[in-house]
Amino acid sequence: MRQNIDPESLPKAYDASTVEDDIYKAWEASGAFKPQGKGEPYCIVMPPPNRTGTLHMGHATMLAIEDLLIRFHRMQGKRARWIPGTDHAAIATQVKVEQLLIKQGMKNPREELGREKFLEKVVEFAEESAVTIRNQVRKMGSSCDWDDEKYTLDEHRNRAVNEMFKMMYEDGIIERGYRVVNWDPQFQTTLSDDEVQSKEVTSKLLTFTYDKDFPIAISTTRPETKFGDTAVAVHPTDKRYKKFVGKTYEPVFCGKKLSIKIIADEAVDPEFGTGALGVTPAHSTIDADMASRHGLPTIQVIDEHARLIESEVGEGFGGLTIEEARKKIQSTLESDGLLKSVEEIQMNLPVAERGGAAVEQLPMKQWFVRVNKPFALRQDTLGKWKKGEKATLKELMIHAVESKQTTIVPDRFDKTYFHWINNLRDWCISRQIWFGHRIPVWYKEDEVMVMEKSPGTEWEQDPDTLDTWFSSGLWTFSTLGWPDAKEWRENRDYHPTAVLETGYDILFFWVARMILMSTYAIGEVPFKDVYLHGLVRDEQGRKMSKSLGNILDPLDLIPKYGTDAVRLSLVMGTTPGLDVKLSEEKIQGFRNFTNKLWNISRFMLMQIGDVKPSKPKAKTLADEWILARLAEVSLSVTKKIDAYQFSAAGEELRDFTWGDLADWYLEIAKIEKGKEAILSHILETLLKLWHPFMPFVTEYVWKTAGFEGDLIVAKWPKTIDVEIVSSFDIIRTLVTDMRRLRAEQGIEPVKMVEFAIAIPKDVKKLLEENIDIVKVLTRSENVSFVDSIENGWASVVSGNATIGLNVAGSVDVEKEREKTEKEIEETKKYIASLTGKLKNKEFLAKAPANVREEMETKFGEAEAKMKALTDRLEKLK
RNA sequence: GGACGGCUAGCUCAGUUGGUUAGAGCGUCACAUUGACAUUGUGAAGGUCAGAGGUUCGACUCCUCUGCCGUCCACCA
Repeated sequence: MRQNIDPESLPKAYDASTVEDDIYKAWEASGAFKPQGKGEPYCIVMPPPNRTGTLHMGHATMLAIEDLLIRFHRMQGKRARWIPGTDHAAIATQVKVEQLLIKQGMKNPREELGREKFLEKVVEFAEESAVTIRNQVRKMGSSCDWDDEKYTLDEHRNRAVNEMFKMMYEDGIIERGYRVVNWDPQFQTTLSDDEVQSKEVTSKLLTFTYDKDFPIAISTTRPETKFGDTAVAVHPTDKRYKKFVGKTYEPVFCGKKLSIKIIADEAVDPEFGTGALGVTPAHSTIDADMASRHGLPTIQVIDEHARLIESEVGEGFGGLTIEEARKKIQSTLESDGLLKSVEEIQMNLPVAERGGAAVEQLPMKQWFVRVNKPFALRQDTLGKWKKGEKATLKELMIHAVESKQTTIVPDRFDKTYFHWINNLRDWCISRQIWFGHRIPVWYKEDEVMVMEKSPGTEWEQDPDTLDTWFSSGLWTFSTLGWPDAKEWRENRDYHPTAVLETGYDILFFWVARMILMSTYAIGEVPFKDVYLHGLVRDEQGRKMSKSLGNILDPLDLIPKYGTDAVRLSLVMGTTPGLDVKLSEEKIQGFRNFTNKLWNISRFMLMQIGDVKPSKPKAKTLADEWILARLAEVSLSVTKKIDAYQFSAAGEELRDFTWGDLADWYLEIAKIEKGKEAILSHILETLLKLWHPFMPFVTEYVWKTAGFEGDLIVAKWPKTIDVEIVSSFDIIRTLVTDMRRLRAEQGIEPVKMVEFAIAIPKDVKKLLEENIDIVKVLTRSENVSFVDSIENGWASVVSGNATIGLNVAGSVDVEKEREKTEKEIEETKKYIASLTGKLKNKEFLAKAPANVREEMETKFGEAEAKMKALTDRLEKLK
């Protein structure tokens, strides 16, 4: 679709806001976002943004990188498939809606509305969020296939969840059990270990005995739980308490008779407090572990509302809140003379990630995924286990990464991953919230059935839902049709997906669980690579948050600077796994670059006229140089993107575009004519190389120029290894020097034109005659280039000249002499260091040959330079 | 308590198997500018690569220790 626009009439500044939406629409309509052809599959499943509102900079980073990868691989002829989607985010969304409803005046929305009505509200909100998110993802230029969009809570994903639950239940790795779990009293639900965070608080550490007759004092910051103590534990080697171990006491603690066994356990630190620990199996996972080792009973004393249970505590304590109970116990102990000491200590209080309420540990009947239990594998797995052999989920998760079937970038996160897995406990997957996948389990008195639909009227479904990560764990293969046999077979070759690109903050939450689910269910890893990007922070390195008011919103920035600039600012100057500091200034810099590229293109189009078929032939040295550089850069950029070095790739491209092409070659092209084919070729290649980074401006120029088809599906440049014509770089030095000469010392360009024309043979002589002081370093006399120089710009004809010119004027002899002397000193030092090295026998013996050669070359250069400098100094005197 | 990361120019950061005068962008300063681009060009100044040891012919790069900043995990009841 040649647009036949006169390049001269194109606006001088690129205005992203007027073109991006149309370009996106055209791409989408053309079907370019769908996998095409028969190439190698390349699949990325988008980490689904939570349907809790809008996207932030983290999402923008994710989209920029994934789109870069997808476009890059699509242009290389692969069947690039990028599956978009959103996450219902269970608790997060429910909490959000609940808070909204409270803001609107409801006191207790769930009670007032009931399950069905409340869920309607949540679904409505989630739908609205999805619409917003889709638009934002589009705004970022994401080339994902919208017909392929998935939702973690849609009908198909629900089937996958149910199927997975059923399989795991049958294999005995999903189990219902009465165990100590994290309980959020505010939202009345269990939480996984990952949803619990810690907050540093000052707390009172009480040291006391249960009653007068009890022989051992214990310390605690949670006296209210002590009604549930069933043991006191000491370290096995602790001599102070050895005589008590094994005995059972029945002290009366604050009005309740306890039964306390004295046990010895390695987990006790004899140095802390009194060296004795009151064991509360119901309200501490550590104590619960200890209790199971010693066969101790569990007595729950705190209920789901974080109040003391009347029947299990001393008289007058029932129904008290934790705070109230704590105070009352302290005063009771004090008046009974049992309190030994009260100490203020710093400790970490577990709080809920959402809502921030203090998390209680309570024993409850919940569903768990057992990570340490061996089960018979359903298929050959990870090339290590055969079908029917036994393994644990932990073993699968470890082997996936250890065997490098999944590679984490950057690799230092391997360690973190292994550490996390090794300390992983069984995963509590049931949640007492309403929004999510309902647990597919039905009860009839003592009978339990796992199935999707009701087995009969007398059966009742488990009221709970599943942890949101249970469904997102299936994301790579549930989006590809699993468990539907036919659909899965059709999409099979997209799995394992190519790469999972996400923030390092959810390595555990999500990445590990995807590996768990995928290796378990289908025996292969979910993705070949994991690329972890850093978190986006403000310019001072702080987290972006509403309270700090330092949030940069992609939706504000895009209209202002253009999507391409925003994308570049998130990709450039970043390293995987390291946080990114972002400022508007940085984005502005890339907006400037977008404009530079626009003007480069505009200028090239003016030179070219109509775009030419891409068969460039170098006629001059400059042509050879720029084409060689272009080939070199193409190869290098390709390699770097393949190695996930996006920033380095972008920087190299920018340096080439700005530093080599715009500042040099295009200037030369103003003088040397007949470069249409080469310019056309360079523009075409350049647009392709930039396209994954800045899709909009490149596509816009592509169309404007009249290149065939759409850039989004154009073929990635061929990459070949080339040798650079280095003499051009030396000529660059020459020209730079001449320009400086002219600028600083007012020497007329006419003289330069004269000598330039006089080159090849007598260059040295002429220069010396026409300019006061000239030093010419010539390594080869075979010089034949430069036909004219205008206004300081050299035009170069041909040949493989290797000439270095160091030109100096003579306006201020004194100053020039000082400068030369200084330079001589520095060069002397340099030569000395090189000499030392070259005479060093050990260096000669041990250094590799290429290093030695390089040193010798440098030595030669340095000596020549030295000679030139001393010559110059001589003249200056 | 355990682990990980950062410390390189005024600022933001590169520096991929150790190779010898350490790079970029922004900022600063000087100069240029009828030119595709003032969203420009040329150049300059600016670094004991956090500190101390060690390995090596050679260390920003590898090892040990220390300091400061940050993150994660586990938590002592």
